[in-house]
Amino acid sequence: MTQVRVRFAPSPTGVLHLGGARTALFNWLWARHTGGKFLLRIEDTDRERSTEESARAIADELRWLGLDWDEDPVIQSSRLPEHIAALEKLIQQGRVYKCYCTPQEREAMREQALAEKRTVLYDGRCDGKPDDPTQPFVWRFRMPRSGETVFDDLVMGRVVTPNAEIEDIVIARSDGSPLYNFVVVIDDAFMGITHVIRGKDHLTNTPKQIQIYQALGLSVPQFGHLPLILGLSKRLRSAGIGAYQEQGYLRDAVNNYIARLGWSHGDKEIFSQAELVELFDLANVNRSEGALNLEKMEWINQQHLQACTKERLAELTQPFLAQKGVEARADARLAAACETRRTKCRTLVEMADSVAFYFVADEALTYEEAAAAKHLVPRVRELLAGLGQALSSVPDWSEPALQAAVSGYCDLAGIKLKEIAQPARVAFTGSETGPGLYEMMVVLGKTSTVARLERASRA
RNA sequence: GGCCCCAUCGUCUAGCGGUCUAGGACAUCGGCCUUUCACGCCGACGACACGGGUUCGAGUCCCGUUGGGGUCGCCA
Repeated sequence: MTQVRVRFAPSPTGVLHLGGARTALFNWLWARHTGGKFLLRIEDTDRERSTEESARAIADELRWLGLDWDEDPVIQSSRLPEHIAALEKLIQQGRVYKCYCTPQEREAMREQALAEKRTVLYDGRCDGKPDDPTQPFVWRFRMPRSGETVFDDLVMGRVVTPNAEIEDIVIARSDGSPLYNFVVVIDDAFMGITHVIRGKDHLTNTPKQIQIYQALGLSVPQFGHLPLILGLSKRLRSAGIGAYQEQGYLRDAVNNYIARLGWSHGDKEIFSQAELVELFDLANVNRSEGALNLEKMEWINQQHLQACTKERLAELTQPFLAQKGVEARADARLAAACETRRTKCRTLVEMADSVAFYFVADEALTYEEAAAAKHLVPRVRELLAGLGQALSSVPDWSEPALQAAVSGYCDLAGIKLKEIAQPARVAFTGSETGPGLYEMMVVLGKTSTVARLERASRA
């Protein structure tokens, strides 16, 4: 069997949204799984809407997802000479004809078809008309009038379309510029694409394209049409992958989630990128469309967060801290800080929020009003002062030693741990929630621990 | 409206004729753990859209109905 060659072919008219990312991912996975090539083609033949900025943004987002391509991207607009040559071949073969119909004529055809409850199709009235050099025209590709076009879709199964339902499509505008359904065929053939994996919105284009492949004498690739993602609100629909990155999602989590939407491997939910490559198979892609569930995506992100080493966690969290204006290096201390919060966070934004308290100056820590009012009451403040003193003489600043020191202090003061645990937490974090007491003190260090207790005692 | 595709818990899904009184995950609701919040663990709730066939036997195959989606551009 020849090597698999697949492509992702976005039009550079915006950012890479979730649906496009999933199409790219499935192509990439199929290439990596089979040892094939994953290629990129920028479909910028719509000059009105395409921008280089968008092409760059999409490339950046693909890179962030780890979906690397194997050859230089093909810029579709640069292939115009080849497209024109192919058109000329079809002209010579007599496979295309000039259509002089006006928009009004086409609209009238459409309305009549609707009124008669027929398929809206161009009726071929210009086929065979004599040339009229005074009128503008478009080139139409003549489809077979009978028979059917059949292909076995890798995802949808056998798709049969009666040829009478396939319209004679316009393949070149009146200015001579070629159109999508035509150039996509030429370029896929040129790039040696073996499997066209794309959104299901292209399903009805496929028989048209197959007819063009055949007319041009090109070998027809295999097709796989992915069900679309439902339930995307307008906001979600326009959100690019960059938005998920900013919200603190991990690249592997995003890939895991969108892969799992429409594809599965038994009951397995969490996949690393490597596992995805190993286990992905087009045969296990669902035919039915799925809806987005952000809560599950957060959960998956959390699972991936759990799987990170603490050093990696520190690296990932550091930029999010910087964005909050918290100065912290991705060093062992940040790693230790993240470790105390890892099970609590679903995103890196949450992680940054929840470890920030470690890195503010002791005197600059702000207390949540309700927490301070509830816990930093006069009697408790005395206890905190005493605890601070007791801890200042702990020689071995480790969790077991701290645990012993705290419970020793509780015995001495005749109180239960419960009575002082929450107040101490408020003293350390400014809030009622936070890491375990002893692990937190270890990361905070003796100086800050004592200073924060002392400060809380006089708050 | 024509054509095409799809149809299992609220959501993502397992299921590829008998092992299904339908399994897992998210969410929800209980409980355990516990110095907080979580994590983890245990449990509850909850689905084969409907109607006909085929078959000894159907969530699994066929047909119809209903519902959802796509498409019908001198966009891609």
